Amino acid sequence: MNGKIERNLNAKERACDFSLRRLSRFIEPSILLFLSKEDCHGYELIDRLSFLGFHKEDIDIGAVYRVLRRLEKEGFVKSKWESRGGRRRRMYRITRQGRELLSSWIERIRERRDALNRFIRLYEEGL
Amino acid sequence: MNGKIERNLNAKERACDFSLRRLSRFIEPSILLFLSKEDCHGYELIDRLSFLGFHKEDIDIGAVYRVLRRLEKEGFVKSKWESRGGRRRRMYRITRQGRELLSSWIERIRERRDALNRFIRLYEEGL
DNA sequence: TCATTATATATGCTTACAACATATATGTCA
DNA sequence: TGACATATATGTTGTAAGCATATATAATGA
Repeated sequence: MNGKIERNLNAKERACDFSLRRLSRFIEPSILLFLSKEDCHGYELIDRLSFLGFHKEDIDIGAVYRVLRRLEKEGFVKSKWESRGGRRRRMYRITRQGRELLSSWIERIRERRDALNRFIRLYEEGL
Repeated sequence: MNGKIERNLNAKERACDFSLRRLSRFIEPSILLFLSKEDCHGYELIDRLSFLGFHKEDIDIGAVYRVLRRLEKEGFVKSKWESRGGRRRRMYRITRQGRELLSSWIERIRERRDALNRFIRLYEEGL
């Protein structure tokens, strides 16, 4: 209809192409992981990313919010506005599909970790 | 002078931004790793990528050659044409700077592997 | 001998998105 | 009252991922 090609995919199709695509996508599984433990708002998530070795100065704050909006559009999380002492913030909750997406991320992440270990081993062999 | 901004960086500046950039960059360290073991030409490298868990069908052949050309332009590898039974191929050799680049890649890859392990552990805690 | 496949090295094109900057609004504290 | 922290976004732009295509020779084999 309009020039833009429709690119929304469901969780299974989209999965989590860790293998050959950009790693900034890592904030996506991170967000899903934290949300799988408890509801959170964006700013809090940014803080928690440091648990995974991200340095706060390095985090693209904007990207976190953008990923959150996208995940919501795709149905992997949902949000509602909350007022806490006059300050409004958007609380996110993971959906069932979100948990499924997380679990396929985990598979990929294990594969990836194994690949990195192979890489390191191969390197050390040569020393 | 011309509109294009000069963006060539040396090994240290550029390092290997595994942390927040695209993973397709993984073919770069892979190439460096293989070349650190022995001289190789592009087509052979493509074969060897499968040792690291890449499926041959998934590899963007063109990307491999492009990375090789870029690495040479940046001084991390050098090449010369070789004729083997009439067939010409470009043999690549890693440079000292290339080995340095590889070793900083290794650092990043270890960090990354550790981050993935933390991620997996965090996930498993919640089960 | 002609077609096909494997070897071998590239370049062209399009579009998504990483990286960066900027906008906005309120609460807190000195 | 000015700065800083909290909180959530959007705008912009260059780059490169992902795909297709080009090219040339050697080997295979029907």
